[in-house]
Amino acid sequence: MSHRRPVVVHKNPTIDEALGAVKAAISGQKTLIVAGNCWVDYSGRARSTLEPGERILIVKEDHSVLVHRPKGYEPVNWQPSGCIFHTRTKNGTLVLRAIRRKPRETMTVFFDRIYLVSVFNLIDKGQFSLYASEEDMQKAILLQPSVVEEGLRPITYEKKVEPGFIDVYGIDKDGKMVVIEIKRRIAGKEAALQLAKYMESLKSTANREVRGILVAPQIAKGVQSLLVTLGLDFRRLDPRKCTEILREIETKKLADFF
Amino acid sequence: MSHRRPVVVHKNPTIDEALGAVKAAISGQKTLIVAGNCWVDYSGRARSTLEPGERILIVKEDHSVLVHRPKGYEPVNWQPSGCIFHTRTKNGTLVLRAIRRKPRETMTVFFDRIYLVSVFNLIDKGQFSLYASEEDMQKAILLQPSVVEEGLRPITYEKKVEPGFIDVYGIDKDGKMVVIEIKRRIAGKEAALQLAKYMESLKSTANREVRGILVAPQIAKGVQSLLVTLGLDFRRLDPRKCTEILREIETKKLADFF
DNA sequence: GAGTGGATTTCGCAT
DNA sequence: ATGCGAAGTCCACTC
Repeated sequence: MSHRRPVVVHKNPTIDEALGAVKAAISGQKTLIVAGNCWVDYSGRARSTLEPGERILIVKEDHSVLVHRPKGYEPVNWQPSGCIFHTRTKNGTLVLRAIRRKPRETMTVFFDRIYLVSVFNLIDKGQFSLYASEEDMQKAILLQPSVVEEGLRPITYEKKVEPGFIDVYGIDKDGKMVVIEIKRRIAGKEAALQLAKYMESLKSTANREVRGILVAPQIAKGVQSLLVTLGLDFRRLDPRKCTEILREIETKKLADFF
Repeated sequence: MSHRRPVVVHKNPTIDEALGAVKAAISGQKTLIVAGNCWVDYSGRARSTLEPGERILIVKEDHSVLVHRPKGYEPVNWQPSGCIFHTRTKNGTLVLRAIRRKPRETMTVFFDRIYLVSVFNLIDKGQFSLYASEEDMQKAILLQPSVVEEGLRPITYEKKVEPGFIDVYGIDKDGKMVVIEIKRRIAGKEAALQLAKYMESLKSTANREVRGILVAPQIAKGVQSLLVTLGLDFRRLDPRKCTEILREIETKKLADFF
């Protein structure tokens, strides 16, 4: 039985050697890493140039491309998945052009010195799970409305009104209409203004009083007075608390099932 | 004279070999790439888990970290620059923990198989230049206001009013006050609403009539009617056209100088 | 240190 | 295909 070869490495290859490896990696849908001295042009929605320097180029199997400088979390140049590639050598430089359609964008990388070309055949079926998103907060509020206030009864969520979508919409313990705007981070003035818009829209449509509640882990400095002006309530809620609630409910469900 | 060594490669290293290289790379502020089978936990503003699979880990010299799956433009897990690292082996796995302060966030990567460790000493002084940003559009309008309309005279830019900052503020050929909102992409309803806010704010402050002009390459589908409702003008302007204008002006400046 | 807005944002979901 | 809003958004800039 043949052994799987998850990696091929070319150290300090010639430009032609590198070209062969790059072409093979791209056509074979492998993950490619090239390290060396390069410069980059990009043209599409905007335009950019990057002067020569030593960087890491990554081409993934879905044909997304990244150029990473030795500093910074973000790539300096990139293309999203689905690119079409043209690779060639010219005057002793390796030229890699990644073209995206829709929108039409072109990124061209020129390497004149290459320290390393590695090609990987990576198998990755592992699942990624993220907790404490705004969606988790919404779920927690719908399943356990008392985290917002006692007596709250949600009616719908993602309700469409003119300016957009209301996160949660319901009735409070006194039968008043309630609009809830959820933020998973510190809520700024824009959150308050957005909520006010929804309230006005509902008020004019339903023609009766509406309460607005901003639910977030915190509100920004000047927003307290804005809330008062707009007649909005604020309810502090930690997104991580929401994942706990969801987990508890899930556990209870399982317990009830058995 | 000793030759510079921009790259060190360990192919299919033992876990202990890998640990040594990783520690050396991190403490020496090098760029590190590790390819292998790993799983990842993250906890901080949110929380996430990533099940085992084959991925690429990158630690940069500024101590930012990226975990890249074989697909997708974005890293599945990451930490921004300035992290503090703890690396060790446990039960035959390499454990790398990257901790960020402010906000406190922890990402932990576990490798049980490692195909490649490479360490790079990259030198990158090249400058990156981006053209056709919103800032370029603003500059072009300020330097050549006729791209918006004949007779426009800009007074200030980034003018502070209550709801935020007005991109450009000036006087039109009839002496009317003009507020300009710039978008480098298709302008949606939010751009129109924002502009309307600025207009209202100025109107109430200055106590005279104000025109609002939305400048963008295009407006979204339903926004035309919203513009009419709010009494706003729209002026089509391509960001790339703006970089051309800036280039022309720059050229003319040079010509005038000599 | 916090707030505000832009980004070649990307991505996903709903229309 | 288009529109709309979230994101562990990050980042730069201002106050």
